[in-house]
Amino acid sequence: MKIATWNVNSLKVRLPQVLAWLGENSGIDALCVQETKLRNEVFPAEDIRAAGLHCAFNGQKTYNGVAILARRPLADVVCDIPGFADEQKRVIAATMDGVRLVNVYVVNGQEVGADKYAYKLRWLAALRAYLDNALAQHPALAVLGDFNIAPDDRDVHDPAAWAGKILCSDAERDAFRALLALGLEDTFRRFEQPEATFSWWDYRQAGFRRNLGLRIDHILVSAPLAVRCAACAVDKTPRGWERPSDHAPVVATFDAAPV
DNA sequence: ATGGCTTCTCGTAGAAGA
Repeated sequence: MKIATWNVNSLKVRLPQVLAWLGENSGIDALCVQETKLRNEVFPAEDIRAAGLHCAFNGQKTYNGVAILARRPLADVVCDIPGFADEQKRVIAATMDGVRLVNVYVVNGQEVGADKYAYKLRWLAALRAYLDNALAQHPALAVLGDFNIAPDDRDVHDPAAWAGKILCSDAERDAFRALLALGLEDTFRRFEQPEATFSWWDYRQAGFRRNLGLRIDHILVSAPLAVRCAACAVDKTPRGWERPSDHAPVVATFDAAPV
């Protein structure tokens, strides 16, 4: 089984790339996308179904928005963080093949100390409580998405320049570690990885060509899935395509479930 | 560098992203 996450920065613009990528990567069973920026009424569900995929989506106009595209049916779809008052559409969860998929688009935060930064930390605390409960209900649980946090300095092209800045501040990294402390593992760090592997590059300054990036898109899994995890890697290919998203997809591979 | 680039909007400039 393979699962993936990709911040597409507008599904309206990127749908052809998403379908092309899934066509070229037929082994991927479920893809979580973020920043769809589409109201549910205009979500391209028919185009996705025409490509032989199932989908579940939770969106709004202009900002945010998340969706799951899957080879097989999605069950028990839950939108948002139940009990947490939030207008912004940042979470959708569903079960495929017995695996609970939680797709998250974590708040960016804009700048350390800003109102949006306080919202980010409050939002992460609510996510932690939600995942604590979800882990109790679903032994095989994966949290995939754009976390907008570079967990440590290995995940930053220029740690000195980013020290203490948004996406890298201590409070954000503490919040990320608090998610892991629930019993989740960062699949990427289970394996040897090339140095300077990132999942996002700024559109400006030829960031991708110069590999000026951050690793902020993650796939975290519960212990029963972690022991089955065989690989995790960033696929930089679509970032090099014409008119790309600023993020690249991340893919985690799992051995079949033991019987 | 308060920059750069890309996306969105009852657009044509400003906000937001990261």
